[in-house]
Amino acid sequence: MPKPTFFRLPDERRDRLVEEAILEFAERTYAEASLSQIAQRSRIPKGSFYQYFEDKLDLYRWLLTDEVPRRKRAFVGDVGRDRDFWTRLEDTIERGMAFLVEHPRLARLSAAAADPTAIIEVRGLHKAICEAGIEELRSLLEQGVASGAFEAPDLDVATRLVATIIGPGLTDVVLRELGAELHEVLASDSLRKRLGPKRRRVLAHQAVLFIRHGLGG
Amino acid sequence: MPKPTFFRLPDERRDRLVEEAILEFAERTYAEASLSQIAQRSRIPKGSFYQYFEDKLDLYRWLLTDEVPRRKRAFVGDVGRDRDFWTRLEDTIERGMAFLVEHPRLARLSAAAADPTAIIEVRGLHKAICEAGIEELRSLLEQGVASGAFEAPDLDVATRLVATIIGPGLTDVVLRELGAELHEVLASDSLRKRLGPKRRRVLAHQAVLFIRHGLGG
DNA sequence: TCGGCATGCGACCGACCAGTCATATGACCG
DNA sequence: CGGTCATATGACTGGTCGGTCGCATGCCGA
Repeated sequence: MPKPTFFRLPDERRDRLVEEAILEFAERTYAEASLSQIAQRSRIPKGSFYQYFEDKLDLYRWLLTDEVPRRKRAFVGDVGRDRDFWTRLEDTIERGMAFLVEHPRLARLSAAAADPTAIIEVRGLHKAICEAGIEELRSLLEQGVASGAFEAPDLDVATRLVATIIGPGLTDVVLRELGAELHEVLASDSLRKRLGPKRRRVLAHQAVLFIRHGLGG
Repeated sequence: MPKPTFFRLPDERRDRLVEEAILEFAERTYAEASLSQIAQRSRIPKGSFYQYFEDKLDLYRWLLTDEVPRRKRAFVGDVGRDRDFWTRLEDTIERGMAFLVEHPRLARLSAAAADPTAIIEVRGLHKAICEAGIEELRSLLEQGVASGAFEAPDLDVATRLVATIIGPGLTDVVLRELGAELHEVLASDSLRKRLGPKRRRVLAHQAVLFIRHGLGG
């Protein structure tokens, strides 16, 4: 958690630091990311940085568990609880793609929880985030079963397979759709024009069809 | 590519270096991995290492494009071409799980191509390996379509979704099945006892059912 | 006006890294 | 024997890193 001083900072200064940190951690792995770079680019002396955060991990953890999820929720909004299960799944997927296209760097950080690393604290952090995501998806799927949308002999296995489809799988598909590398996308602020709402709906629908009926549908 | 000197090395010395390199690159990201560690653990002076390889990347590339695939092919063997498409897919998946269980470190290196990194040369290498894998899977799926096993409106999208299922998705499922973290698995030489051929067949079958019929099957 | 406290700051520290280089070794040849 | 060539070796270089420390600054209430 950031130190109290951080929250007392002038907005402009704090924002500069946060944006540069998001940029750095989106473009590089935790291990590759450099505090010195973040400090330099946000024009905040390293000594000052340590007035705001305990250390590199403290900043990274705050971004992954607080700042990024907050912004993601704000963007994605609530997927209506009143709808049919398959529609909700499709909405979830469409919103996920929208987030990726409109806020690529936040989306990348959001996905960073799947990154491998030898640093044990980071691994623990990543694992906790992954498990939370799995749990959320699992509860959605449980409601799907309850509503009779489908049956699953092993909901754990099903959850994990669906999770990889709507996570890395769809990211892969979207990047191919955009005809761009992840790092090109990260450098761009918005790819609205190249993957608008209509096309996203089509892709989301295809994905749901695949999850629902597989290849043989 | 390794320098000629490398191939003239006494087997024992060469093997020691290769094994320690595989261990290091399996447990750590390319950026995290340390040549100094590899050298120290394989009791080969750093100066000598540079007689065998151009640099760190040269070693990593050789492992990922030559040594590991060679060992993987040797282990996995050929999946019979004469069989039914769905059977071949199931075999492919079962062999993949077997490889993961019997040679966790090689399997991890094999999957490292999906790791993100800011190092441009490594990104190029990883991308090339990923594309080759996608291409291979795509040609399998093409045969599936040709044989009438299924239809796919967009084979590119289908290929990528199937790839993430049988890649990260199944790894995830297997780890859960083993009740272990990836790093615990890497430390173990063989998990034969905890995920034998019979159980692997069951899981592979489930996975194929999911790919074939989705959740709604 | 003064003193104290939160904050700003950048030079600095020790650790580690990838990669180099000068020197040493020893097998083979004339 | 002397000479050459492939190879072995580890101290060393230059650089980056995360993190610290001691001093400077400026706002506060008294």
